[in-house]
Amino acid sequence: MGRQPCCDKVGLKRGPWTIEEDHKLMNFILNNGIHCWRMVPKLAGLLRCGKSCRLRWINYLRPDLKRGVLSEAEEDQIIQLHARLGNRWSKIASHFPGRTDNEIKNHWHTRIKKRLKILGLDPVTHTLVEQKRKELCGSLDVGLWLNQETTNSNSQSPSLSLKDSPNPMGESSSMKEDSIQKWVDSVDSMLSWDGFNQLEEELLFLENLQ
DNA sequence: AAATGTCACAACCGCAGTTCT
DNA sequence: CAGAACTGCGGTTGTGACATT
Repeated sequence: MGRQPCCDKVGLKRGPWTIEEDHKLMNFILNNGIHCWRMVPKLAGLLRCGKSCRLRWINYLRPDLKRGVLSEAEEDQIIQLHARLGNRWSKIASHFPGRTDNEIKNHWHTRIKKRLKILGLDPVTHTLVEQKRKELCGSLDVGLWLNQETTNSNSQSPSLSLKDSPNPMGESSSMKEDSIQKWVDSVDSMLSWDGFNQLEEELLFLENLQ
């Protein structure tokens, strides 16, 4: 019943492909096309399993492959797609003709994840991590304080902490903290790569509310 | 110059969904 | 319809190249 096994794995070669193996596989597929991966290694004279041949062809030998490093624009697009699709690398790769899912997956793990971490974003959820959230709260305090400084023409020395700072607007510090927390939460819920670039606009929006 | 650490990428493994007998 | 094989996908590992100590 059923079909024959894909490969018995006995006597099959593993590890990196040699140039001769590449030539054999490429010549066979270019001359015959792909009908059944299980038969490919036998007919091409390779001691590999069909799965290995398929992977080698898709990730390395395909003539339409686009080699070379991904551009920053491509990286940004990957981040946006990842925020939408998650780890569905093949879906993400389908937006980049000539790129493979393996290539994009590798690039994500080696470069983009680091880039996001540096910016204080969680690579999985694409939201701000706690430390960055605190940093931004701190910078927001400075922004609010400087704004107050300009509106009141007051020459007091600025304070970096909202809790410790005077309150010239007559608003309780807990209320202000609450509004900041709401802002941070709203950023968390909407933040994507684009969203991070909109932080300045969010700050202006908050300032206008006062 | 040697040892060690880090990075980038190719390849393998296991699983799930699909196809075939 | 059941069960086995096939295919494709995502996670993980292995390894060579390069950088740092």
